[in-house]
Amino acid sequence: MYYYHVAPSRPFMDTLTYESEELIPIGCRVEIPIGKSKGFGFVVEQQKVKPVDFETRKIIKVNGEHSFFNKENLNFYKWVSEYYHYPLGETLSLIIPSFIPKRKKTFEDVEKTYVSQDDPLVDFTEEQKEAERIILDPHTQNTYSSRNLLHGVTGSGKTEVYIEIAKETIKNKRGVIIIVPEIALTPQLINRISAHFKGEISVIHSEISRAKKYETWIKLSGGKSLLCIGARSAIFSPMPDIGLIVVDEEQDSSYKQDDRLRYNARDLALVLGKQYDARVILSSATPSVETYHNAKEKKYSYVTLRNRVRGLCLPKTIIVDLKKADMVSENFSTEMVKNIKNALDKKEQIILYLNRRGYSNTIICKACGTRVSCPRCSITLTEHKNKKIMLCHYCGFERDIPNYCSACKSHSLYPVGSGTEKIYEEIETLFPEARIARMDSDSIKGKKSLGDILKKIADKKVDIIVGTQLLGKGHDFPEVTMVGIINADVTLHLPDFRSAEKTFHQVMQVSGRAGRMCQGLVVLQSYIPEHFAIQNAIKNDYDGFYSEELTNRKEVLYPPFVNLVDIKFSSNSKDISFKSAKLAHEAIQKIIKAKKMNVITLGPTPSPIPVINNRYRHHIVLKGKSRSDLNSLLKIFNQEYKKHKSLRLSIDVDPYSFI
DNA sequence: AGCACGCCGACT
DNA sequence: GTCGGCGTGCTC
Repeated sequence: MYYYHVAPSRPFMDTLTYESEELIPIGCRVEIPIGKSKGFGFVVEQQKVKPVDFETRKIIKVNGEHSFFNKENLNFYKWVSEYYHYPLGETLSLIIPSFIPKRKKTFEDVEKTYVSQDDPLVDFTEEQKEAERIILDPHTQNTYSSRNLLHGVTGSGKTEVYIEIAKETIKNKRGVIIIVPEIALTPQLINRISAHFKGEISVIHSEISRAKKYETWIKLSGGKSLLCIGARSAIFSPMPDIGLIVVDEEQDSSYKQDDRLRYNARDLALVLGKQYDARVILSSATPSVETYHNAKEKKYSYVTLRNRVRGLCLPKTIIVDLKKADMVSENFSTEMVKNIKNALDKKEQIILYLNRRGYSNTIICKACGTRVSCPRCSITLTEHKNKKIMLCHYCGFERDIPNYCSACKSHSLYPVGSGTEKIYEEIETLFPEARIARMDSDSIKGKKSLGDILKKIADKKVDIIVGTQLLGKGHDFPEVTMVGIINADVTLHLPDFRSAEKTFHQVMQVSGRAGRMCQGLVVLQSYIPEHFAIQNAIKNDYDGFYSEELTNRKEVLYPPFVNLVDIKFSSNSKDISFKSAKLAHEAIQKIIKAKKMNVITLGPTPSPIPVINNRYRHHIVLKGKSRSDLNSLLKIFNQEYKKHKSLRLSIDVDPYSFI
């Protein structure tokens, strides 16, 4: 008889021990009895001796014929589970494909990834050669693994540099993982990369079909594919050996998963690199404050590409102060309109950027001041005029657009806070002859539509592109010469310590879209153009922004000077949510005192949006210099804290959103 | 997460 | 008396 530690897909931190006459490898999915019911779990350890403290029950059956991970992979998954305080069994069932095809399939005939014989010759600049040399040189590297920040402006050829290093890695028969912020960016990366490689190139992200995901996973774990490309979840790729991990646009917040297992794939890349003694390349045109700080502290080697490959130059910028500007319409200044007209006359393409979806933020009654809000959340409803609805961006609640005020019955309702739909409407009125396309998450629902819009733009069937931050993410618009930033302040007022950084990144990124030609122009509208995030972005001064932001972070104690944890509580009873948070806070204080930990607590306070989907929300923020203190604090807390049945508790380590 | 156990109020 | 409310604790 064999005994197995199984991590069940249930919310408990410990594994359970079962018996079986079969020999089952680690990483197999098994069906098990749990209490009165049945469940699934993964085999994580084998044991020969019969446990003495309890009777073991029999494993019902092994699910499928393949193991999903080996011991080495498991070590990483265990680390993830412990660091993010998410149960191992649940962690595994989120990471690993849950669908197992009935039909048996062998993967013996699969061709292993290798560097293509007819590999195109890459014409490297001196700068790119130097970057490659630094990253590959063992003497410039840290002891256990090599961590690199590859910092280079858009168009400086970062991708070519890491493709070369990927080729080196694959020649040495070691695995490569490349992650990008958006699923939509994987096809273009595959296009660029596939000329260099033959054999299996694996793709992992949430839109891959379940059968395909299973197939990919088994190929990767069998060592049949050495190259894995994808979104954040590709970091869990079960390769037997890993030699290189690339995180493209490392500053992007979509590397952070914001529910259940709240991991950050950028941070995990560094952990994984250390475990496998693999190279890690964090690539960015505008690195995050944390990453840049680590590079400055010599924790990563800093590799920079200052010049654009095709000798392109930076755009000229015109700033419009909305406090005193002449306006042609609600959102367009005279200056903005003049320059749009100019570009249109020259038959050039224009991007108009505003980081807000929908038509308006909400509708307000001019008679009594009542705003249209969500009945389930403490937030206003966003007007989506095209779909003729008011929509809650948090719980999805929908209603019709009202024609009178629910409070005072007045008919004087006005939209406030413009979104991309409103910009579209205004620009249509101002330039009725122009061909306009909208590009935001509402207009590109469905797999094909993004490609369709991009093709239209490439074929010059569009003059003006109106869009949100999607525009800034990696897509090339070679014909665009002018970028209009309608309101740079949208992200600046969010209750978030990263709001200045987000604004800086966005202005830098979207401005970069105008820089493809030498006559590039950016017109930026703002109510606070003197703000350092905006000033440094238009001056293209990364260091200027970084040093000022770092001073602010130090003053108010935020990363990189402390590590954060956000503990989120929610319940359909306001009382239970608050009291639970208060009790939890007391328990945490007690642990901090007893263990003499260097941890500060803030709260409990209502969350920035106090009610979502009829659930009341509170949170506690922890700040600590030592990661291990925070980690052991949370471990003790998790074991001791008895939560109320109706309470939902979520621990967010290194949070990006406090909502 | 389920599911059972058990301790208290209220009701044919 | 006993039915059922839900708070508590366990699952190999």
